[in-house]
Amino acid sequence: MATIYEVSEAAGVSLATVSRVMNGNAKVSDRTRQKVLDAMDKLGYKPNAIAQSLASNRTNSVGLLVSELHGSFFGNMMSTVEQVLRQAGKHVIITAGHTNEKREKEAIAFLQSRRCDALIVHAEAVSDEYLCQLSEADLPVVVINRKVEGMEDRCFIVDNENGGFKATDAVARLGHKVIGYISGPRFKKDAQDRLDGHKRALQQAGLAFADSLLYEGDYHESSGQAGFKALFAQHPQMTAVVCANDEMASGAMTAAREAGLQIPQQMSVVGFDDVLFSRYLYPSLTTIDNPIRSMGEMAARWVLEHVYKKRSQGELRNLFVPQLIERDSLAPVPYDD
Amino acid sequence: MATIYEVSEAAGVSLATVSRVMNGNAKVSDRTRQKVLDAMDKLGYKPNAIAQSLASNRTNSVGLLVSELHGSFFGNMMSTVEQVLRQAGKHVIITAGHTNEKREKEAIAFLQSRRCDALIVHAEAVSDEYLCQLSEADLPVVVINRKVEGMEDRCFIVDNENGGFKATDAVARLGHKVIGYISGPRFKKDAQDRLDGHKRALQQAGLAFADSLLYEGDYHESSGQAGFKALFAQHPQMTAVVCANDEMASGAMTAAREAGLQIPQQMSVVGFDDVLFSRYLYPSLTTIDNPIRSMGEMAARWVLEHVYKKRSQGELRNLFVPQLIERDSLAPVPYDD
DNA sequence: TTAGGTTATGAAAGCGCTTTCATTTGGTTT
DNA sequence: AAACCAAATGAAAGCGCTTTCATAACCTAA
Repeated sequence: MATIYEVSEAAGVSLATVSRVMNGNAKVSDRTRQKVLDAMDKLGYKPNAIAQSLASNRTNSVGLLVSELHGSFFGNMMSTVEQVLRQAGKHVIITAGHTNEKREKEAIAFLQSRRCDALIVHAEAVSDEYLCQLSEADLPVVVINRKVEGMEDRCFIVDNENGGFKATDAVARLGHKVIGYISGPRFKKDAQDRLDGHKRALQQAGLAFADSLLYEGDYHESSGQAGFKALFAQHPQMTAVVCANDEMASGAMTAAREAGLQIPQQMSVVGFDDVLFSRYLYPSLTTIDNPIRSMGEMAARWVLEHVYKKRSQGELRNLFVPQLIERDSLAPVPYDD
Repeated sequence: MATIYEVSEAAGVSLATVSRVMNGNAKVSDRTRQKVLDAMDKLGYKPNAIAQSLASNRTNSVGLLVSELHGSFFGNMMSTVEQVLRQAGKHVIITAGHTNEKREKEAIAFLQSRRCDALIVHAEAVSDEYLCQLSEADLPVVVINRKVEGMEDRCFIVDNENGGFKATDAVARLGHKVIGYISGPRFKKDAQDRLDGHKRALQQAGLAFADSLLYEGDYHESSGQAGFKALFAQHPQMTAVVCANDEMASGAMTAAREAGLQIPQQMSVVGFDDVLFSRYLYPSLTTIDNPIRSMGEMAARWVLEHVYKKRSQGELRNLFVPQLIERDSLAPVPYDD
């Protein structure tokens, strides 16, 4: 593979000049430029990005930490971030943290060692302090889907409380009185926030919150199933169940059907996240959208503006308000006989 | 950020020695090693991977080209490849080609410029020749889900014909006689192969293939819906429909339901790929698994063995035979009245 | 023509490592 | 104690670029 030396020789100019035509950041006469360009493609020259990075202390790549490489949430996130950055000629290096402190730290260390110009992280296991320190060091860090004290302007989050409210509110408006709730793991902030929203909606509807109508799931389908069974066993008069994500909603739907209930006529179900398959469910799932694409876009744009000094159009927003996606899994409360 | 110079000074040894303890590829006395390690963590030293790569001409990272960053097919693929490689201490740099020749080439150029040690590609748009040339150059290339003449040993593929056969065979065994087929785009090799398998299964079952029972879709849900409508309009006696992927199967199910048909009692449906949501569908979809994880694993292991000379256990397989995943969308043909 | 000011170009010093080769150190053997 | 050999260490030359600083080339105005 040809190097800059060979190009400079073939073109009869110095290294510096070749470098200049590559980077276009300094004046080069048209004749010289042409000689260099000719030499380049005669030799099939491709700059060595590694060497460029070493010399310039710029890699033009930003690190992206996600929890998993699969799943529609992360798929959308990666997809959006990559799209925005590549349009600006920047590249993305993706790593997975698997919601595990050690692996998240390793992944970040890797990105650091690759000298990324910035980091976009969806970290669930490392502490706020760790993220703060990181961003106080040389390396700009932005955070998706998590609010970290002290770096609020670099956090892009969804208003989970509001989403939780909207989900339950939609159900309450249809007249439901006995509403089950299957939450995510309580130690997760988003699960807690969604639950808070649920409680606020209940209150507004004049309904009391009851512990026995709450089941703590783990965001996986099976716990939706288990949750529904548990709740329905205790409250056979329950007519609706609100789930803190779509996977659990799917599980709840399965369990409801197994209990011989018609959805939505006898049992209304709401999810959260609007993952891809929620519209494939039968009946298609009414849910709360999770504006992950918008968050990804903002994170990427923050990096472009602050790290690469490229101005983009439109304001940067940090907080996203999720919307209710109305589909077919909700119905008015059945008349009591 | 501390450099190797500072470490060497703090430890009172030469650069070379520090380098040796980092790489563990040469003997260093225990006392010296300890001094170096102490110095390293006193300074919080992290090696600069860029500089290492430049000097050693090894990046310890392999490039992965996928068509999209979202979707369960690619999610599983990325996930598996990353897992296998990271266990060996190698890293993955992921890029997206968007099934577009220009972008696939750009993505590959990027990976080349980052000096990846090898490439794992799922390329749909570039030509066989291009891939061949690439792999004949300095850079080892392996291919997933595509057979490229001249580099068969580096291609990891699924037997689509066999899968297509199994799907239709499962339906035919249940006594169905009028079987619709919604294919993928004919210009795609995999779509063609699946269709060939379908035809073979028909033939084996003593059924004639009819053009009017074939609808060419585009692998998206909407074309499954459109396809079903078109086929059913022409063949109201149709009792089963085989779809070349799960998305289209989902569309077909929706259309069938809209036509007032019960699935599977009045209409059997089969998909292909076993994407995540196929088990969330109602009824859950009988389908053909697409062993993408196995292919990803093999591709990664090929790289480990041939590029990094790490022997792994078990044979490398190039061809994967997909299996029928039996769920609830198939039923015996209803009795004629 | 010449001084003064631009603009284009080149020389060379890094960037932070790896790796080769030479040298030193230390342990054995006689 | 001398001679030898293996093991441990260091010096220094890259790896392929960028970037600073100095110089050369060219223009313009006087």
